[in-house]
Amino acid sequence: MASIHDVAKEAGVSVATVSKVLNDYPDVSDKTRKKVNIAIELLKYQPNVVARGLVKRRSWTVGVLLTVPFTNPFVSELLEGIKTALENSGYDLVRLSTRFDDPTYSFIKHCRSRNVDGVVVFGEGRDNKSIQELVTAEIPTMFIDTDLFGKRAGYITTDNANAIAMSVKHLHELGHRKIAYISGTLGPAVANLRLDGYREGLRVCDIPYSTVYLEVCDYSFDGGSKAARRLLALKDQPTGIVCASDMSAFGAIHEIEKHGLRVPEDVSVVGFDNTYYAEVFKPGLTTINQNIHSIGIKSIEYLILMIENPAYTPPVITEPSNLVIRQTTAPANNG
Amino acid sequence: MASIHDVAKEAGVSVATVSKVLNDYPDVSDKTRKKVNIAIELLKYQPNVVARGLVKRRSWTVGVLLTVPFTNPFVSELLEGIKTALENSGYDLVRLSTRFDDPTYSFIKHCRSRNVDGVVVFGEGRDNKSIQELVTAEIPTMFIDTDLFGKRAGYITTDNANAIAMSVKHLHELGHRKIAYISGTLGPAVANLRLDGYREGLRVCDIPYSTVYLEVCDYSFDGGSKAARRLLALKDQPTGIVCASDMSAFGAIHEIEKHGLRVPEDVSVVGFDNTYYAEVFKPGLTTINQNIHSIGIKSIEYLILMIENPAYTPPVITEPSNLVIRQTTAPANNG
DNA sequence: CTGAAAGCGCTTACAG
DNA sequence: CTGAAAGCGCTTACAG
Repeated sequence: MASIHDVAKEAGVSVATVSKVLNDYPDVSDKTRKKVNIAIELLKYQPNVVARGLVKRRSWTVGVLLTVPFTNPFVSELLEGIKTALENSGYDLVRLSTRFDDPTYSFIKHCRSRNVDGVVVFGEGRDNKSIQELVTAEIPTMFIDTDLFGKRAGYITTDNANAIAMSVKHLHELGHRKIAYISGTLGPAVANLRLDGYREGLRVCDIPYSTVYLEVCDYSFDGGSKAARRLLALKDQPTGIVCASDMSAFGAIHEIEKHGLRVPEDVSVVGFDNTYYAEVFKPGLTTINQNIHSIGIKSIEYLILMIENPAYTPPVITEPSNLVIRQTTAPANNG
Repeated sequence: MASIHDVAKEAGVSVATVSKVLNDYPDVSDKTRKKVNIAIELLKYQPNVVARGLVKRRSWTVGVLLTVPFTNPFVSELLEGIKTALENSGYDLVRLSTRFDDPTYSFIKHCRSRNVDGVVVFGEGRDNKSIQELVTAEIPTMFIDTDLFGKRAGYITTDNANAIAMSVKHLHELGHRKIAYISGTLGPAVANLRLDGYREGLRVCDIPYSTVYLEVCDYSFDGGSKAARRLLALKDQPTGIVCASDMSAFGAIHEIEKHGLRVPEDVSVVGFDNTYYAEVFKPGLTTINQNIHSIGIKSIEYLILMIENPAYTPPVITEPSNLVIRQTTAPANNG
């Protein structure tokens, strides 16, 4: 690999001059600039970002803290958005190999050691100590779905509450009055906000809230299936079920059909996420579409703004969502 | 951030000595070692990998060339394996933001500029020029599913041919004789090998090969669906269909049911991939399980071996697969 | 056993 | 407009 010294020698100038050409300094004569560029071309020279980073105390690298499995469809789409935003930014993505099981491991030290310019965090609870340190250390950070922010840390999430309220209203408009909710595990902001949305939706529709129609599971197919089983066992079965994920909705549908009922004729079901399969499988799942791709893109765009402008105020963003109506919701069967 | 100089000053020794402690050199007295370690502790010092990398011409970083969408389920699982293997290796993963649309872009230069120690490639055709350069440049590389290898480049893939042959034999054992194959787009090694496997399977089962029963699509739900429609339009409908992906199998099943036929009573269907949904959805899909996770792990393990031992001969690996029998295959309806 | 010095590949005041 | 020198945070012969 040719270094800046090789280029300097080839062009017959100093390395300082080569550096100036590389960095588009104006105080270089056209003649010299040309000589240098020819040498660069000739030697197929490419500046070493690592060396440059050492002196600039930058790395043109964005770290990602992601312990959630890559197989999680939300993660996949998020990464797709992140990738898109990164593509022409000059930054590369580094997945930090974290070791939270090792008590001596420090995520911040890791970031500093790698010189990452900023970090995107998804799927860590706000109780994760490393995460807290991140905001006090004032390393540029974008939190996705983790309700944390600070002087150098922004927060972006979906309008969870509003989304679920929309689903409830949709069922209400179809004549449903017995509307159940299969929540995800409560605790994380995302789950709590969605539950709020369920209650708010009912309130707006003048339907009393009852915990009888509230089930909690882990967002999975099996979880949704079991939750639906319990709901169907009620003497007063719900006619509509709102779910906190597409997977739990798929599980619920499976269970409903196992009980000899039909979706949507007997029971309507609404999902959450609008994953690929919601569209592809039949019947198409009525569900909330989160702009995950957009969340991924924005998290990077804002992160880069923060990185490149120390005075930039980190954003707190609630990304809108929308209800995609397909074939799993229909007018209520009986009043 | 404390630097090695701060530690040296704090401990009252030279930076050279601190460096020796850091790198476990034996020629340091216990007393000095202790002083240094205390200073490190005190200052919460963490060596800067980037600076170290500059002198060692290493980065403890593995680059990944991945232009296939993250939403591709194969990619997700692959990354999960890669992540697992990386977790305690001391290496971090860098996704290089490639720009193949830019004619001046060079993937190798990018790798060199970032100082990555090795790279994992998935989803690029062997005709990609950047890829070819990679093997001639002798940068440690593991190719996944791309049939390329060299002095410093290994290749790992699933036993594609054998896998499809297994599916054919499975159907044959169930009494099927009219066995169709819905292939993925031909050209890439993976698709070609699977087609070879179909023909080999038929041969072993003494069933004549006919292009009438061969359909080609793009691995998608829609593609599988359309391919199945054409097969069902034949006067001599197949009773068993082998597919090159789970998604095309799902599409085929959907089409079969739309024709008023039942799976598996009327037509048996076999998928390929054993994605999450193959297990979760009902009826469970009989399919080929690829050890994608294992492929991800091995690609990293071998890559690191290659990186850390210049004499290591890059491996060419065919990872075994296995048939997972669920509910979409059954004895043939009629002889 | 310890440390001064050179060097990895860059950038940036600063002097000329 | 150009270049010598110092420095980013490390490592590694080498001398003592």
